[in-house]
Amino acid sequence: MNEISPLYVKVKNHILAHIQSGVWVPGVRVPSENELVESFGISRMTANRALRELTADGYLSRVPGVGTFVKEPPARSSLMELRNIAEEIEARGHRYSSRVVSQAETVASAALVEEFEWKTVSRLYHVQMVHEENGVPVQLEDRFVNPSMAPDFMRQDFSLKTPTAYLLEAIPVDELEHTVEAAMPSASQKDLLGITLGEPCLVLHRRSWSRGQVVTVATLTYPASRYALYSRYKTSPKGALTQ
Amino acid sequence: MNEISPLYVKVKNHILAHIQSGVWVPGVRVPSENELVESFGISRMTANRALRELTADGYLSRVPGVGTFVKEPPARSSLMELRNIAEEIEARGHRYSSRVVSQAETVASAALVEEFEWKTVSRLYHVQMVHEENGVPVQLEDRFVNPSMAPDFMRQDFSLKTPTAYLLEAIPVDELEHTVEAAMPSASQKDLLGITLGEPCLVLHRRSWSRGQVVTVATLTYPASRYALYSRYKTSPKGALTQ
DNA sequence: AAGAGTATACTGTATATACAACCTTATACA
DNA sequence: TGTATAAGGTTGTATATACAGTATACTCTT
Repeated sequence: MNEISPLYVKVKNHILAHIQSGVWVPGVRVPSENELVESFGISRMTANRALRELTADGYLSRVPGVGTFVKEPPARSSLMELRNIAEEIEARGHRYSSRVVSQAETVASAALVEEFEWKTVSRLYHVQMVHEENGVPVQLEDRFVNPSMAPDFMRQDFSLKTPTAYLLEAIPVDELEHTVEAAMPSASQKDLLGITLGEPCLVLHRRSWSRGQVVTVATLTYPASRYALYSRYKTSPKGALTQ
Repeated sequence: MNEISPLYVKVKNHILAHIQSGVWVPGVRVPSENELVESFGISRMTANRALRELTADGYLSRVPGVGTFVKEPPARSSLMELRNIAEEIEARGHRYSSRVVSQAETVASAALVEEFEWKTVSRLYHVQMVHEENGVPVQLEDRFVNPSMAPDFMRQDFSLKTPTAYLLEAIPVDELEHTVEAAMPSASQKDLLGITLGEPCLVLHRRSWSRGQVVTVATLTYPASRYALYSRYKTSPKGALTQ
């Protein structure tokens, strides 16, 4: 909700907010270009750009001569949904515990500025913690958070509620990016996870967006011997069978 | 190159053709909006739309005051989709090659019978091959196929068409299962991929179903240094924006 | 009552124009 | 020589206008 954002972005956010809050459900007709022209006091080309880009992003579908409508979201399962590891472990009937290694405000490095897609940037919230299943470390979480998107992030106690759980509640995520690679852990990662020297790790790098802005960048490191990522889903119909 | 396609689409196709044919390599500057205006005899807004959409699709990157440039394609593969690695590599403007290590009919082991969910079983088709990008091995494919689902599988020449491409054409897949883990390669895997001793690998295990029957079980091994799996998508709507 | 024609609303595309912000380069000046 | 300024090219945004194509609703005619 930046004051200096372009007009077409304001229109996009206005429509997105109605969709994400559930006010406009799938199938509902959204304002036509001319109606947006009147209500926002903009030109038709600006309204057209907003609707056209939301259509390209899959939020809307347009029919010439009829109107623009909220699109039905397809059954989407993912290799990796945004799930809370604490619930995941407890769903297996195991004991979840965690240890916060560090929680501080930091200065963004050049690489992080790049990842956060910022022009001018200063601070970032940073949390590093270890998640354990039955007392054994299974995930090392290294997370940076955009302060302007989650101003209260640093006041949380992450031994009670994981950063994922907090962010899921606080901010509606509308886009996700995942990169998965294999890597040998660094010395400090090896120590924090309590693994032996030659053991490889699965590294899941995740970025999430809300309303076009990067909310958080997380690097999740799993010891290969203790974790694998799993997904199963139907391609054609609805029901997603992610487990 | 349809005659009746809109102007901005023609401009997009013109630029895409230069990128995909390798005439314009990553980093090269593409024509500015004003240059496109002159060479195509169009208005600047039309040129702007073409360049803006190609940028949104990840093909270009733009710098105000400087110009528009061909973007470096990331060496990563989609997690969600069933994609043909040959097309994937060629889409990056690189050279695809492959080597079939073995192609034979085998007797199913107990573990494979389990994976194929069979009660009574005898034979399986088996293919092992190496996929290369610019002559460097990037994926080791180890695939078993249900003969009753793809009876002509063994008569294919997989140096011409990958097993994935053949199966995609021959059989409609309606369910997918993925498991991703990190592992150290075996000695033979290490040799086939041409990697050094301590290098970990990303192992993607995939099963696909058609009409309730397992079609194929594939184990895809990627050297950690040469490949990462990637996915990006909107959470509420739309098909995956994977590239 | 049925069909044809018309009016209207909506999207899709294209142009011309304008201004702002940004970057590079050349020029003038101290 | 170093610095400030100006000029020009580049992208980003916004407007006003125009015309074409499509779907729906209405009216008139038969």
